[in-house]
Order: sequence, then C-alpha cells, then structure tokens
Amino acid sequence: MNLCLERGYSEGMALGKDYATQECSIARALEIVGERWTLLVVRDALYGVRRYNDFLVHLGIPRAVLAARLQALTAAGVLEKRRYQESPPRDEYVLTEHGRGLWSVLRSLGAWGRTIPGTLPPREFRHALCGTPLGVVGECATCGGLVPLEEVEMLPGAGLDPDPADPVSRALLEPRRLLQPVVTEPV
Amino acid sequence: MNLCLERGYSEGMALGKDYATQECSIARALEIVGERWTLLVVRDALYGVRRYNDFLVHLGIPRAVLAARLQALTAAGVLEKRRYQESPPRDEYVLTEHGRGLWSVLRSLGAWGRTIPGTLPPREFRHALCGTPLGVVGECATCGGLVPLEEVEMLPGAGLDPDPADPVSRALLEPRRLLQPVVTEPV
DNA sequence: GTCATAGGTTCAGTGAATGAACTTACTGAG
DNA sequence: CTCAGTAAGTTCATTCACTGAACCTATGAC
Repeated sequence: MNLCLERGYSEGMALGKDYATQECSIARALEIVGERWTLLVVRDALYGVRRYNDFLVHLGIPRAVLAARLQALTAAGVLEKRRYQESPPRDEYVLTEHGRGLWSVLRSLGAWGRTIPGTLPPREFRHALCGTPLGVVGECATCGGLVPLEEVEMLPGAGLDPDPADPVSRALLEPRRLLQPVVTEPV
Repeated sequence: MNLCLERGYSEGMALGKDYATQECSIARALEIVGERWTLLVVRDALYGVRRYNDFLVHLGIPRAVLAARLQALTAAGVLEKRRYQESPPRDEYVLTEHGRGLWSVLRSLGAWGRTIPGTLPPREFRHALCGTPLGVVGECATCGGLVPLEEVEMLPGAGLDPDPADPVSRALLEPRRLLQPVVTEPV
C-alpha cells in the first residue's frame, strides 16, 4: 500500500482512481499511461495518427479497448477530442500540450528498447534543421537542448514491413515530421 | 496486428513472446517493462531496494505478482539475482547495466507526472557533484550531459508520509544516492 | 432501397491480478 | 529440544480487465 513513500496504483485501481492520496509522480504518471496499449496510442498520436479507425488498423487493438483508452486519455488531458466535420459527425483525437510532453518518455523508452539484444535497426529520428540524429531523450547534440516536436524528422529504418491494407503504415514510409497529420484517403 | 509498421505486443501476448516479429523498439520495450507494477519494481531497484521482502512491503504488491515480475525482469536481463548469504540461502536482485538504462525512462516519466495538475511537490534529484537539480531526463545543466547514476542524489520532497512499519520508506527519508543499497535491519 | 464507412457499444469467454493461506529452510531464545 | 520468527516463495479461489466477434447508428453514394 505504500508506493514511493505514499500510496496509489494499488488496491485494484486501474484507471484514474485513488488520486487524492498520490504523491509519487512516477506512480501518478503510470495511472494515466501505464495500462496496456496506452503508450502505443500516444506514440501513434505523436506520429500524426488522429482518427479512431487509423489507430484501430495500425495498432491492431480491440475496438472496445481503443474506445476506453481514447476516452481515458481525453479525460486525463492528454488528448483533445475535436470535430473535424459535421455531416456525418466525425471527431479526431489530437495531443494536447500536456500530451506532447510524453515525447521524452517514448523517446527514452524507444532508445532503451533499441538496446535489447536482437533488436533490428529501428526507425530513426533527426533534428530536421541540422540533420543530427536525436540523442537518447530527444535532444540535439549539435544545436543543444531538446528539439521541438515540430522539428523532429522521422525516417523509416531498414527492415520495415508495411501492411498494404493499412493506410497509416503506408503513410509512415515517407520521411515526415512528428505531429504531422497522417492523411488516410480511401484506397 | 500492425504495430509501428510491424507486429507484436498483440495476440494475447503479455510477456516476452512474439519476439521474432518485433521491429518497433517502443513495443519491444513495453513487452518487458509494460506490465502493471514492472516499472515500479525497477524504480525501487534504482532507489536501492534489492530484497524480495523490501519490494513487497514498500510497493504493497501481491506476492505472486512480485515473484513473477522479478523472474521476468531477471530473464530479460534487467535484474540480476545473486546470493548474498548461504545459510539460510538468500538472494537479492540488483539492476544490470542494461536495467540501469531505464533510469532515463523513469526520470522522464516522473518529470511528466509532475506536470499533472494537482500533483504535490515530489521527490527531488540533484547532481551530487554540483548540486544542480536534474533536468527532465536526468541531465545536469551545469556540467552538461547525462549524470551517472552514482552521482544522482535523491532528496525527499515535502509532504512525504512514511509508513513506520516499512523500513524502506524510513531509509528513503534520508538524502541518498541512486543505487545505494537500502539497509533494512530488523526493528 | 441497398451498400459502404466511421465510430462506436455490447457481450461471452479467457487470462491475468489479487489477497489469503500454506510451505520451506534456516536462526535464535529459552 | 522446542517454539517463535523471518525471508522467500508457491498455491488457490475470486475478481477484474482484455479479447474478439457481433451488433448499432448516422450518413453519403449508387
């Protein structure tokens, strides 16, 4: 019952309950993004995915879980749901300023995952303004400091195996910026 | 079924299955540290917790889950199990070099958690050699670059509420270095 | 009218998490 | 020698969340 000299993330809680007694910022963060699929949804959002169906196809996540995660992330202020057309009514989910702060988490997690033995050459990230590959936590060694998300360029690594039926994976084959909306016109 | 332009973390897998088809380093990392409790176990290990019983009391984690997590983390090369006394046989779990690489993940996660509205003043981290508070991802603005774990000083923040029955939470009331073993002598 | 699409909800089955009780192997006190 | 205690587990019934499939709603195209 005592987490990081406090309580929380315990007692059968899975979503954002038990907030009043939280003190450890890691446990509090995990209450929001610690569930299965959640960080992968945020990753896709950083890559520019915005629509329910695109998350669904690209992640291969069960529909009910995706709906629950989008709702929880919206309630937590990580995503913002906004209407992009009226007829038929269609909403998209866009990262808030708060949600964009998760980039350094995903960046360091990806950098660590790369060190797992047997990992293939992954996707690459560079500072678009100077071409320098990003450091472990999204910093640019040339310019110094963290690189703004809009200046991060994603390049597909070797060994990608895009699913022709998935518009998102096709779109991500091109070099692109983080947050740049993925356009998924009908095939 | 398609994650980060590849497959994995899907199809009912929960632990390290499905490795052959993995390409996205974030999904691969989450296969190892993405389950409930796992990152909190690693956090405690970074704080110097090494023994089964100390994890148990400090985290409030179910015994069976703790045993499963310690075994999985050991199998993944994040922790190393080693005997510290022969009679009775007792083992402790220590972070490997690979596991210590998760510090930047936990640091950025904690830094993000701190930005959640309503979060109280959390634990503080400084570069022990110069006293500079650590940056978002564990870097020192004064000295430049990432601070080695052994040079990171943890200070209890305000509002801590240690459990007198928990030797770990008592030990963490003092300023200390990361990885410095928590000594839990009998009360 | 019929079909297709986007964005969901509902529901039964399964697998993982939970908490309590039990086990093993030893130590130290009386 | 016996008894209590400790560290590190295992076992088990219950509960809960994840899964996959089916269904629902609103709309526009043909």
